[in-house]
Amino acid sequence: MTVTLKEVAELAGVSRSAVSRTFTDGASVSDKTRRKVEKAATKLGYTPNILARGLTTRRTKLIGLVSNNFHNPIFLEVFDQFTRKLQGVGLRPLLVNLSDETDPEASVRMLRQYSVDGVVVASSTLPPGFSKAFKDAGVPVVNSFGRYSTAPEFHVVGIDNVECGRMAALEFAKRGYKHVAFLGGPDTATSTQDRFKGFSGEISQNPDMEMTVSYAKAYSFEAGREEMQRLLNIRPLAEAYFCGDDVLSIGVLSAIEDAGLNVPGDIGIIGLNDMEMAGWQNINLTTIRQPVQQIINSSVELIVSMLEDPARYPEARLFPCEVIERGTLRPVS
Amino acid sequence: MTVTLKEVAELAGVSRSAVSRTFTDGASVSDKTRRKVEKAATKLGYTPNILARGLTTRRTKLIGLVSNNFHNPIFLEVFDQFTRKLQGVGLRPLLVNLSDETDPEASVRMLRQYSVDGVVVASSTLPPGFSKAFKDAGVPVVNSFGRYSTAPEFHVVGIDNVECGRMAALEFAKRGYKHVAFLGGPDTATSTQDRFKGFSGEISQNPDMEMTVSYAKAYSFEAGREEMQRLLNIRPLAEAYFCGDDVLSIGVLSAIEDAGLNVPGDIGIIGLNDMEMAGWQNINLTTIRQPVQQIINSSVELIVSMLEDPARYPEARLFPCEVIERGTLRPVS
DNA sequence: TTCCATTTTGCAACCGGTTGCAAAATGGAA
DNA sequence: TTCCATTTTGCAACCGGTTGCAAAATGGAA
Repeated sequence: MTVTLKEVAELAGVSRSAVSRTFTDGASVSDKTRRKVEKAATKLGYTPNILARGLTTRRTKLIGLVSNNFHNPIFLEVFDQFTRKLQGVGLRPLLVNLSDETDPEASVRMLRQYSVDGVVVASSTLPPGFSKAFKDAGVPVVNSFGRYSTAPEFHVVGIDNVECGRMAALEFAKRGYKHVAFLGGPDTATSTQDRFKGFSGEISQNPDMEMTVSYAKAYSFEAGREEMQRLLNIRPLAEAYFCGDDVLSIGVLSAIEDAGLNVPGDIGIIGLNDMEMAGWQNINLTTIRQPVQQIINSSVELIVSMLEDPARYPEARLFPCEVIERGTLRPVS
Repeated sequence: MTVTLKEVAELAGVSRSAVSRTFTDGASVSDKTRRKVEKAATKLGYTPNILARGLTTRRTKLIGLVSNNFHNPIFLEVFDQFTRKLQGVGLRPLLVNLSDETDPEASVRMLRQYSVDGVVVASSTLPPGFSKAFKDAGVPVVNSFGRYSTAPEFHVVGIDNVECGRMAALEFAKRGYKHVAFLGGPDTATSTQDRFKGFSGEISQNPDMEMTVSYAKAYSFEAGREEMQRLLNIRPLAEAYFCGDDVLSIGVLSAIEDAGLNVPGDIGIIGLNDMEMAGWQNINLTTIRQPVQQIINSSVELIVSMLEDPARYPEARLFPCEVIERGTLRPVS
């Protein structure tokens, strides 16, 4: 069925080594035998078995792409970018959906069984111990969208969530909002915690501003809507809400709309991510843009460099965010 | 670094075969040696290398998950379900993003290099020749969300798009719409063609109904919005539109809203898919539900059965759709 | 033509597993 | 205890590749 090295060697009248060598870069083969081999190979439709090769080279070109965010639309963009970039450098993503199992050990074991060359953990909600487990197992790992640390134990690529919180606060101050609110994602997520830290820190600098705080159960439409519905029953209402992320913001917007209130007239909203939907004209969400593409480019770059140097010193790479002004905050006065 | 069979055998004081046998189901090992092996294995943290095993067993448990729909939110649900179900039966998805390369041969070659056990082609827009290429290469393939055929050359699991078109038409008739429109996805997609066939066929049965037809450039928000903006400049307007899918419908809704018209008061809309967003309260789209979960369950079931019997006779599995009534069509009078 | 440095080649062992087969071990029955 | 059918075990070959090493081939220079 599937044609092997041996058959090509026989047809070309050379040794198996010769065939192997014409298919490995930089190996020593004369033009003459290379031509013979190539001719035989194309005739038989031969293509080397990467997994068999991997047995001796210890390179499978397989990268574990691990995530638990299969419900947030931004992750479709993330998967799109990751698969493209990885394919672009000849790597293949083995997708792992962590929504079911929470045991990091099981994933580590599984991915080692497949001798992946490296792992990308793409999540802002997984505990840091998760990426650590790969590192401890000797598997190159980069944690994308993870928490920044000044002494990272493994590679982290993402944004400075503390700074993002600060940006939201400054944006509110600039527009003269006095009573503002932090409406975070789940308070167990490090991203939520960091954003809160930056936000509250900045607000507390401002003696004439006050802040209320609450958390939605997830980074999701339903959770945002639910939490906002609850908040709408409590007076006084805040003038502006910094929401956990865009999809949560959209849930919040829908609750506000149902309550007959107007955005940005009655209430201001700022999200985070700038996913595609945020720009849809019927949503038109003012938000803080997370540079997904740069984060992913950089993550792939890092994982590639770790293939060459697995002991590469862990690094935290942070990308700046920017406010994308659309229609859910009142103008700067 | 990574511990192998041999080391376990040495520690346990048995042959390599014995170790291998304790890790393969149904192999003949006495309880005594099994215990010895297991003890040694856990002590060393041994776990068999699936890829090395695959060399002789010809089973890698790798499944190519091939798609080109990385921009339609419904596919996040699709990827979520597929990865879960595959993991559930011990298979691992190797994700292939076809957005860049269009050459089926390249993908076939690549996936054969990784000796995948099978391939799921998840797309309603890829040409049928694509799945065929895998079949011809001897790789078990199922085409999910593909076009139904009475004489399928490979396994197809999906919906009857002709019937869906008919359902939309009947729904319009039931609600007394007279001038209706088909606003399809790209007219090169077989799904679009089939839906048109069913829709127009049913409308033509109804002498007092008339129909206009147009196509958006893609199954996307922007394409739907753009096409609707164009249509809004042409009089007379249709009373109700059957849109290519949900995300396209949302674009259409946003164009209508911008034009100051009301849904369902001025214009009725019905979509297709029933993706999560369709149920969001600020969208509340009446749509035809495609049973994604059943389609995926069935696809995984089929691929599993093909692993046992690769020559399994090709089958087309169709799942019924149903209208989900929300707020974008006027009530039945 | 001879010599020698350099390039190319094939052999054989290896990567980490599985498996058919023959030999060894086991465990009742007589 | 002996015998024999059944179960368990290890050897050795294999899956489809790569690679170090020594031998063979090549190709100038003298």
